[in-house]
Amino acid sequence: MRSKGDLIGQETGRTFTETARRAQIIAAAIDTIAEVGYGQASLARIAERAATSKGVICYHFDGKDELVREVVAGLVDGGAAYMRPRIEAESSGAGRLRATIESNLAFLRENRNHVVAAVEIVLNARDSDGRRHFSTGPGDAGIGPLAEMLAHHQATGEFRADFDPLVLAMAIRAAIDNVAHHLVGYPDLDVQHHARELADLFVRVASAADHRGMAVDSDR
Amino acid sequence: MRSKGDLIGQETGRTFTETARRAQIIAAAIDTIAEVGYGQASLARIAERAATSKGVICYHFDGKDELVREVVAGLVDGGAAYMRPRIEAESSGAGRLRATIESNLAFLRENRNHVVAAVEIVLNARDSDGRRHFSTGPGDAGIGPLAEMLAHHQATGEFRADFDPLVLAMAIRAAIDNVAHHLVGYPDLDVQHHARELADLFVRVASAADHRGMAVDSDR
Amino acid sequence: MRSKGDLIGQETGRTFTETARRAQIIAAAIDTIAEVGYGQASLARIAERAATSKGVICYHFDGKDELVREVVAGLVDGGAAYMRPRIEAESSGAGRLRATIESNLAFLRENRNHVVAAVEIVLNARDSDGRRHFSTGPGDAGIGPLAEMLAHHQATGEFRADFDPLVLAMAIRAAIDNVAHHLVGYPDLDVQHHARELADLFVRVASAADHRGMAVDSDR
Amino acid sequence: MRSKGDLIGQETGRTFTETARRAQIIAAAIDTIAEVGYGQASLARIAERAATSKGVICYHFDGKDELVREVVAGLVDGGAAYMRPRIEAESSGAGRLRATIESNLAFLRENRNHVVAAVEIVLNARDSDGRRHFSTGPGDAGIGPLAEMLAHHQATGEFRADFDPLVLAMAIRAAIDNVAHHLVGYPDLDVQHHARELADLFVRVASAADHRGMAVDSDR
DNA sequence: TATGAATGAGGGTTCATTCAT
DNA sequence: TATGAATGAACCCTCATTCAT
Repeated sequence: MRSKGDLIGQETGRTFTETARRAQIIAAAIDTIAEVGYGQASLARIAERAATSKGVICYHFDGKDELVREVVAGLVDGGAAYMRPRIEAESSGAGRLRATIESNLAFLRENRNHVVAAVEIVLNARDSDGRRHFSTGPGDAGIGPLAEMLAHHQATGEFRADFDPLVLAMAIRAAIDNVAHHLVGYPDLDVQHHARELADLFVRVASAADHRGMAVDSDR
Repeated sequence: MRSKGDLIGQETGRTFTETARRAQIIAAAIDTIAEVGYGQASLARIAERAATSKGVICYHFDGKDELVREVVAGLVDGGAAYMRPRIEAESSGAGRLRATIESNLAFLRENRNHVVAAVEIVLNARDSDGRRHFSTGPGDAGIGPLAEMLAHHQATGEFRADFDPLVLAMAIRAAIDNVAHHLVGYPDLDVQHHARELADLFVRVASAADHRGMAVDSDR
Repeated sequence: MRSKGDLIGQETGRTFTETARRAQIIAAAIDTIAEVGYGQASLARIAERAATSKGVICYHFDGKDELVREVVAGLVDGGAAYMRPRIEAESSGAGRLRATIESNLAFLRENRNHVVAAVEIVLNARDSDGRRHFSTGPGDAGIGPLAEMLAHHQATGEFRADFDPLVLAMAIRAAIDNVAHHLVGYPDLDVQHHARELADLFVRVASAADHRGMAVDSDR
Repeated sequence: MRSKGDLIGQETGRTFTETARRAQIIAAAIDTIAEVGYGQASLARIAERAATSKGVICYHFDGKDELVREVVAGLVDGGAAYMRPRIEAESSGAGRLRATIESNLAFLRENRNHVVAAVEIVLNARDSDGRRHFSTGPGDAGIGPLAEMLAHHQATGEFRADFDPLVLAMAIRAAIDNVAHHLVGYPDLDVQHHARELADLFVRVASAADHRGMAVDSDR
């Protein structure tokens, strides 16, 4: 049961069966958390959906915490793999910002439950003393690099200099996660529409250029 | 802080002692939830902080659900009372939007734990089937009126016509709640700074007028 | 609060108001127990129906046990007062037996909830160690005198000599109480019909006389 | 002793260990209920007698209700298996009625606590609204078939035509259950004596034949 | 006297985890 | 290795009763 820091594709020493079992349990956890929320997603409920028992989960995962970490790690990895090339394909600040928002929400559209579950976990998971398992601070993967990117294009002059890149990054992150959050109660929410609207909004607000409406409309 | 939609000053049939006790317990609940999160805020923990027992809480509140509803209702009432006059004092769209964001965050600064607790509750409270107790949909008090206000000033021409007011309203709401959320792990976060930055951002992004930077800067 | 052994009409030292309050609470207890059963009839539920609080009940009744004893005592007194003259008006064994059964069930018909509640209590009330509060043994008011009456008319020769009067008395008692018991789930049950049928059955089975059908039919 | 109407010998998917544990817990429940009554038979008390914990009981039985249902179901199954051949061995109405009563009480003698517990449960178990879990109506297994049998032999002319078979069936059922009920406070009660007496009484009361004393006496 | 407030034990149930096999 | 069994603490809530006023 050596699971710490394992990455996909790395040598893990796991048998094929074990890998499959873990994947199946993770999938059950994702669906359960997405459906009933983190607080109600007990091992029993997850096990039921995975058609196993709690014992099996604890055998494969050394506790609920590790299972939950795997869900988040899997999402972070998958999300990064999906988004990074789309973002790096752009060179302008506007392009990168738009790509960040739109690829993030496109990923959400294609991995709805996984993203919803991860958001649930990150917002709620705490130890018995109430300390958060996942801090979502300025150094977070979803905020830090984004803030740096904004600051970089402030320096190049493409973005306005009069906003705090950290504040904007946090607002963008919050707006994106918020879409995932609403998806639970409103499954018919048009993610693509939100993606375009949010990209328009945040690109416009960051850009220094006048004639802002034009630039935005031109590349659609 | 009354349980059935009573308005302040109305006859509630409650004793002075009971009112005091309820307030004390609610305060303990707020602090507990703000500190350890909704999931870890058991009646026992709340009772401990209130220096009583679970029995007393259940005597005054007929269940955890009512206590939690009171926390949220108290915040909604208090928040509305704080924000409404500040918003209504403005007539322009920009003024109203700025007042909305800034008064909301000013209220947060002055009622940190209460707001944090309410956000925790609204995001997490669910019944045993996983259904949310508090839906945060388009009709929500925090989103619906804001979206209507945005749409109104789109109609007057003060705000751009090319954004979806609902999407923007949700983004604003998310950005505000997100500040409360971050406050837990980062108590030194400068709420006032975020307030001004967010107000600038969202006013600018909504406004139709050119020379936007000027307008924004001028009223600071 | 001197309530031990008080009998109706005796000097109790109670004010008029107190007597009225007790009666009101007893009535609430009767209806509650008859409706939801002894086990679910908590002081809170009884207080709710009586439009008071638990404290009031405990003030007037020195505990749940006394309240429950009063319910039973009231029924025993009332039942005896109702039945005794009707039984004593008869001189034959058949007449007395028939009067016992029919007046008992007539009383039930007129005091449905009270009888049902008393039966619930007698069958279920126990202290915390599981010992019954009301034993329904051979010396019980409902069995002992009846068995003696049966034995008496066995001695006179009116009743057959070959049955155990205690066994028959218990069977009669059980059949009567059983009607009260069924009344809960089947409120439309025809008590009068059961009364006549049971009287016929038990008079016939006890009587020594041949031509039994005739005797039974003739006095209806 | 299976939970979902399984028949003996069917595949239940239960382990040997689980079956044994369930049986042990059921036995403890039976003894506890028989001793202290349904109302006082908490899971803690049952667990104590079974030398386990409440957790174990809830692990095996998914709630107190299922445990209690199993106790009743086990008794119904066992009682039917015991009584049916004894009843069906008889062809006359008198024989069948006598066999019903005597085998029922013989079964009681041999399964005292189980029967007492089941009677306790059926009379008392209710949900939180006060509705009985086990209705003891005309369609009940203990009343319906018996009433039909009585009616059948009324039609053949062996039994008198002038009694209501449902009333008599209910009286018989009540008399039998009553013996179980008395057994609690009076453990030395002679069940066999009651069995013979009750059989005599009810056979005699139902039979059309004259010379009734003779017939009854002759087969003892 | 009369009652709202408090008590604290105990109710049934769920939980994440560990253990024996 | 893989799993059913067990654990015991914690969950929210209800209870009959007592107390201070």
